[in-house]
Amino acid sequence: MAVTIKDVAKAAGVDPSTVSRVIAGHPRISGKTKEKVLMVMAELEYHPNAIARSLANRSTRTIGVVMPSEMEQVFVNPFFTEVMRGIGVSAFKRGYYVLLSTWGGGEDEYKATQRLVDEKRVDGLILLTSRVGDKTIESLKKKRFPFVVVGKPAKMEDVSWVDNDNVEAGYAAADYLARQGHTKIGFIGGAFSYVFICERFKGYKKALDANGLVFRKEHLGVDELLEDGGRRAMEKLLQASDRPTAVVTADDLMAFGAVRCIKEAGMRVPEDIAVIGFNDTPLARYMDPPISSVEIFVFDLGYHAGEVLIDQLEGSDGHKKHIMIPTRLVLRQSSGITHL
Amino acid sequence: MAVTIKDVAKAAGVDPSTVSRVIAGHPRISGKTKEKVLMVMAELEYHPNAIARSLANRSTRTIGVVMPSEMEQVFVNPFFTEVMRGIGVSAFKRGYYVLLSTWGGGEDEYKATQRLVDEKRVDGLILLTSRVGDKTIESLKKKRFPFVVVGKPAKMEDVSWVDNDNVEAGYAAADYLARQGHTKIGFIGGAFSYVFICERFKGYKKALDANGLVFRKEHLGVDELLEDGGRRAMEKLLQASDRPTAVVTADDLMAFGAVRCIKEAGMRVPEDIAVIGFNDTPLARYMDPPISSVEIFVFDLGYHAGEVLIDQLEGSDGHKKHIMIPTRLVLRQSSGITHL
DNA sequence: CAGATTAATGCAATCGCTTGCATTAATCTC
DNA sequence: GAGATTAATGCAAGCGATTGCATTAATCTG
Repeated sequence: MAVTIKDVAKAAGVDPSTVSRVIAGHPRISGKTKEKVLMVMAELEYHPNAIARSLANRSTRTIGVVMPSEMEQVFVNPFFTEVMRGIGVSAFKRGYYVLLSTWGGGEDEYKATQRLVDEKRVDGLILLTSRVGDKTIESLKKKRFPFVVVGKPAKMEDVSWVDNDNVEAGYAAADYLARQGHTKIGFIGGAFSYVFICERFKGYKKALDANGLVFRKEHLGVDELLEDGGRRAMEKLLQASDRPTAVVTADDLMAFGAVRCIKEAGMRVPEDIAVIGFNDTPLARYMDPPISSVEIFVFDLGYHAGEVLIDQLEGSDGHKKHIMIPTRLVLRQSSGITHL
Repeated sequence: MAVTIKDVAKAAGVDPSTVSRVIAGHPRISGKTKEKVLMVMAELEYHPNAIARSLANRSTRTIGVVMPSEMEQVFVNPFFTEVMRGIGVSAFKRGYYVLLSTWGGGEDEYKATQRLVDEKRVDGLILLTSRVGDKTIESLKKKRFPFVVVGKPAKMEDVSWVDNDNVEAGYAAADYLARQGHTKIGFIGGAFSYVFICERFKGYKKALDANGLVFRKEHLGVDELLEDGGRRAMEKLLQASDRPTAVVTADDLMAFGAVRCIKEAGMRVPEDIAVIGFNDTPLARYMDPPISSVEIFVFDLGYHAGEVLIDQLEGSDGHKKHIMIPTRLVLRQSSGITHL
């Protein structure tokens, strides 16, 4: 049996409560006993039992993350690792742990989350996969359970979230193309039920405005957020009466598809049509031509989500925080000649 | 305050212990009370407090995974996500959770692991980053704490592990090249302190033997497990008196570097030198030419690690299990024409 | 120096659940 | 139908910490 607080107390000739106070750094403890207790603790290699502490404290110092058991394509590989790493680092810095729960089989994400909350396994949650009209969010709000959403949810006002500055990013991409002289710039994206798609599109449109260009419906392609979707969407744009000379695609995979489509149509990237993707997937730099892309800082997304949540857990201030992580346009050949 | 077992007991007119037994599915409970208690539980939306249970049970139903805060390159992105997903799914299936702990700052992996164990936060551990002469493993063994290693550790007999069949994989790659008619096959890999490098090399050598070829030291290149390392190693091989016409590289990144080097030297892949990589990185298919690679099933690695650990936690049988996950050679252009 | 503060520690209840043992009620057995 | 089994439940003591309150010892104060 492992050594408990009682063993330490006995060995040090004090009461367990005294040991507990020493651990907690309680002020009213004499230097002498404190030293003695610390000695004994070290000697016996005592480590407080986290479970017992949690029970007494009503706090687990653990934050929960729910991960889908089947990875959808949207929830792409490197993304997950990097957010987790970000969350992990911020949690570690503040002395927290991360509990990962999976769902699948008969259980959905909502239930998996509830379980974590109802069983009191975690002090707070970070949500990675929020969608429009998410009932998980509604339920957590009702229970007044602390949580932070990565990726701005649809109803956002009274919820803490951390997100990329997607509007700004969409703006930057389209604006760059406009400044290169393009006047017909298309946009290719996934379903507008994804908040990030809406926002990237919004930024794109804003950039058109700012550059005195008009948005044309035939220059908008919506399809699956995959390579094939990008190809199909591009096919559609090519059939436009006045086809664009540049496109912003809301995802790198779609950009790859678009490039393939353009090449198959006998045209060249960027000479005939310039392309800018999104997320700066590792693949982007290796494509032919290398794809320009908006880099998003996924690690920071996770890191700040952790920070915000823990602040919320520890601080008293109840109002919700919103954090925007800036993005960075990485220029490669697909968007045309760059002149540094 | 949340509803506790006492509330349920009171509402159902029984003792808390009875409620507890109902939950545990204890046999000696009359059908009537059982039903009654279950009703009340549902009505009050009672969920047993996991922490309190853990304390009473001495079991957290949680398995720990320690993740480095700075990703080294070896510990590549998609790998992590996939193992975690595998671990998550097996844990979920058996009603377990996964606790993720990070280290960094002043703390090393060893300490982070100890903390998890000493504080009794987890019932068992899965180790992802074992190295030769790992003191974490030694310590866990001494404490008789249940754990499973992903990737065969150096001292392997009395430890449970799950690993790719790296010998077989190295064999398959080299054997394929030999059967294509190559007689001078090189090997490029990272430091031999990585067990998986040793094994892939061992398999490679076995294949040479089996095909009546001799291994030549100048055909072995050891360097950093990165693209640059691959390039440098390849440069060295090109200077060999009798340079190879094919190489097996123990990692895709190195393969990329090798290909680049070959092209820069004015030769073609696979016509002048055929290349096979390892891990089937998503990038591999997009390279020019697309790289043949040995696919490893990372999800399964994680999944089986979880299974083995949980078996160990629940079963009585104390002996260690070893599981080999088969690999698959994915042929693309870099290894020469394939004739299906 | 007696009474009042204050500092340092111990006592015991509590967190929510589990479980061995005791108790009572129900069912056998001859 | 009385004593022996057995089934169903309650009692109370943990699990390993924390913490409000009580207590004792030490230090002030005038």
